[in-house]
Amino acid sequence: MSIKNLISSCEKAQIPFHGFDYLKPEEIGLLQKNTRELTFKPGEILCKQGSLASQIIIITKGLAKIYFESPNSNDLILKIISSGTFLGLTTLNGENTFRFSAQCYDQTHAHLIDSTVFQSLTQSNASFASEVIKVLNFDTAMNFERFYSLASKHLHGRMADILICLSNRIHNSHKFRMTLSRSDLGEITNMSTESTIRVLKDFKEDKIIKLSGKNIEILNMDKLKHISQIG
Amino acid sequence: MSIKNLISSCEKAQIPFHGFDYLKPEEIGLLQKNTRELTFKPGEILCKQGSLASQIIIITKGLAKIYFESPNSNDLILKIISSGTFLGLTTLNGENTFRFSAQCYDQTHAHLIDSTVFQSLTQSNASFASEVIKVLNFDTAMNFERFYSLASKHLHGRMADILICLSNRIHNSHKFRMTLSRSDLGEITNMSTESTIRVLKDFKEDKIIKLSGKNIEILNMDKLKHISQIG
DNA sequence: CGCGAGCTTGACGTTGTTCAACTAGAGTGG
DNA sequence: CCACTCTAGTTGAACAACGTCAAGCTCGCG
Repeated sequence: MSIKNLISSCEKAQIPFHGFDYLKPEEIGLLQKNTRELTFKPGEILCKQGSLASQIIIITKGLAKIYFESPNSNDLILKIISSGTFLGLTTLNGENTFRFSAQCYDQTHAHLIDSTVFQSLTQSNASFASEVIKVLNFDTAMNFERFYSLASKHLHGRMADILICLSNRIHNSHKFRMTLSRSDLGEITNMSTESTIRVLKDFKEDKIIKLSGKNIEILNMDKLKHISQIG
Repeated sequence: MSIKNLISSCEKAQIPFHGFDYLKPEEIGLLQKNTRELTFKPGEILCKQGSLASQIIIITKGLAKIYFESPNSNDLILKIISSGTFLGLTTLNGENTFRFSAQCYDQTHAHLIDSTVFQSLTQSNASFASEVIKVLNFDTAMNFERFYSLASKHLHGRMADILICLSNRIHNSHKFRMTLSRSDLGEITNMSTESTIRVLKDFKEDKIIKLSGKNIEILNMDKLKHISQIG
């Protein structure tokens, strides 16, 4: 795998990761030797909560969910991720166990970097480490947004949030084909499948979205953003 | 202010911060010149959402809340913080605006470090940066726990969580004096004041806690943890 | 043509909020 | 020392939000 390849794949990140730009030639060599490129099929597990995090995973294509597994109640989806996302950064320098699981919705391409190597880079190259801090901070901010959405907003506000996210952050278009089932959507917005359907129906009747099977089009983004704001 | 002072104050952190141990003498000098020690009164604002984050704040004593302000609905408390907590790390290397506010419950002591200086240390000293990454990752894990609690659990589970947190993480005792009002508690657990009171009453009737005015004692921690788990 | 998974709908129960009223204790001023 | 007020705490009843359950529907596929 070429380092160029990895660098360009990271530019599609929610926030671009420029850490690789600061590596010295020998560090790049080390990285190349310890990086693998893999493809995951829909439904496959990228990482499993509780397992040893021996690799940093960088998604370069596809769609997946990060979620908390709980023995007593439903899983909670922490985040929907796509191209450019780093998985496992939170296991650096501390407890090296994944605190969440990740599963693919779509076929997903990923680069896997040996976490010991990645960690050694953060400990020897301050510029690299600074870029990692940048990504972590961006993630934290996004987590807080989602936290706020799920904890404080009602059904319609939460659904508006996820539709806006899918449109802006994942598909980059007001019109897209949903790979997610109603039940998936419900899991993401932390509501029952039935509620998911009822809310989508409301949005449809209010001419905010257009639904035809799996295809969805956002007709009135302003109204959707308003609903997101009032909760 | 002595650097010794700062180091020892950070050992009480939820996770100890060892970054200062890795600084060279001239870096310590730089830090000393750019650190101030302040005391905040109850109710005072430590940092304000939207304002420029020109300083990293390290709490050395006291109790405060970090919260999201929303124009349209209630504030959402992201975290309760006490001695050892870093505030403003999430503004490093990226957007330097506070994405949340923090307000004191108690009298609170804090060290304020110029964030430009702090940031320059992360960019020049990889060991220091690595320790910052460690703290950020620990924070993220804690955020997820709370995220899960608020998004998925019912009233009783959420109250159990916060009581366990106050007991274990803040007061280090099963018996403590609450500085928080019922309404504060409700804000933290994201429920109405009335619900707060009803849940506490239930716990009291089930002999899980003992309440006398502001003093609270956890009588049956096992049962409380069980309630936390089943949600 | 029939089967099954995902989708949809309505009825009903649970959870938690809101509102309004009431209580207790802590100042405060005469 | 006693009303007077103010705030935090408490209680019950009405109401809204949402999940659950059960039934029916649709569409692709063998």
